[in-house]
Amino acid sequence: MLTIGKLAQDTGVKVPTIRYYEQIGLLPEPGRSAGNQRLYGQGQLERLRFIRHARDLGFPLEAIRDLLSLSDRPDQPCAAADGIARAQLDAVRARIRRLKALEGELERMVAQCAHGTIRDCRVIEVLGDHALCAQDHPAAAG
Amino acid sequence: MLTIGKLAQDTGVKVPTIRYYEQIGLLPEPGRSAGNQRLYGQGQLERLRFIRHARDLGFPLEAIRDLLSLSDRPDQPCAAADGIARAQLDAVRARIRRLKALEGELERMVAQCAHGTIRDCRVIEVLGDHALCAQDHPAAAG
DNA sequence: CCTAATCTCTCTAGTAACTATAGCTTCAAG
DNA sequence: CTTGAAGCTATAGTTACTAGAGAGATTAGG
Ligand SMILES: [Zn+2]
Ligand SMILES: [Zn+2]
Ligand SMILES: [Zn+2]
Ligand SMILES: [Zn+2]
Repeated sequence: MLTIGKLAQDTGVKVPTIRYYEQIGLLPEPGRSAGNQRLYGQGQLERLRFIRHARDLGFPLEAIRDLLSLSDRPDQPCAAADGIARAQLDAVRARIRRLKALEGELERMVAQCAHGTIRDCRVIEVLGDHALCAQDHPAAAG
Repeated sequence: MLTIGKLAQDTGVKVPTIRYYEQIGLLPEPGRSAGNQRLYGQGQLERLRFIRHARDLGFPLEAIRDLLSLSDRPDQPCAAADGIARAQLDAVRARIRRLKALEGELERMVAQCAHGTIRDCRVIEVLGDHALCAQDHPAAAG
């Protein structure tokens, strides 16, 4: 059995984050010691490793919640799990596309600045007027 | 003079967002009509367009706050503004690098799944064990 | 056995950048 | 004059944590 601190060490997830995951129901409530401290077993360790790895790959917690409940039903077809992964892949690709457009505009801005005064700064100028941009770069999360 | 609704239309920034920007001091408090409704002039319109465009390019509000106060001092050298833009460019590039690593892992996961049951699903398997990943993909924001 | 250092406990609040809701007042059109 | 849209304030919710306060538990050394 592991204390919360050991579990944190073994998984790389910080102690308050573990408690937070418990609070939102992503980790089940563990047993407690005589002195009311949380004690975790191997199953919890693996579950938390799964969460950690999925987070590292950018899955939102709600998607992870779904993946975990799927992985509790090993006989079911895996189409739903694959769908979640593909959705995540699409989201990642969309973010890359958007960020590349931003990268291009920022490069142009920085490159065109003559390093004089603010009055003539291309950075300030472009920020004030999207017509000076080479591409459209819609808002969207990023 | 523009009402808040017109200003929202003209800039593409939603009404509650404009009030939020005022609340955090990014937009100065505008004048009011007899009936206590906000009224904006041309200067405010341009300022909000600047904010909107910088947001679209991914600048955080704190950076925008600095850029705005720089742009109020046109005689100053623009090095600080350029520095903020370069920092934003670096941040964007870092996010792209990270997302590309994720994209690669997600592609592999999805491609290797045989579409059987959860028990044999490569997606679930890889999520449970980072050793099955081809690269390291550290946590970090993004 | 006692004490000091380290963990752990609960609870609250704060982060970024908004978005949504509730309940009210004001304005413009017919 | 009435109705519907737009505006007002204030509060709370979003995502995924992180930080802090103040109290109790555990462990290592003496
Ligand atoms: Zn410049
Ligand atoms: Zn632009
Ligand atoms: Zn599968
Ligand atoms: Zn991995």
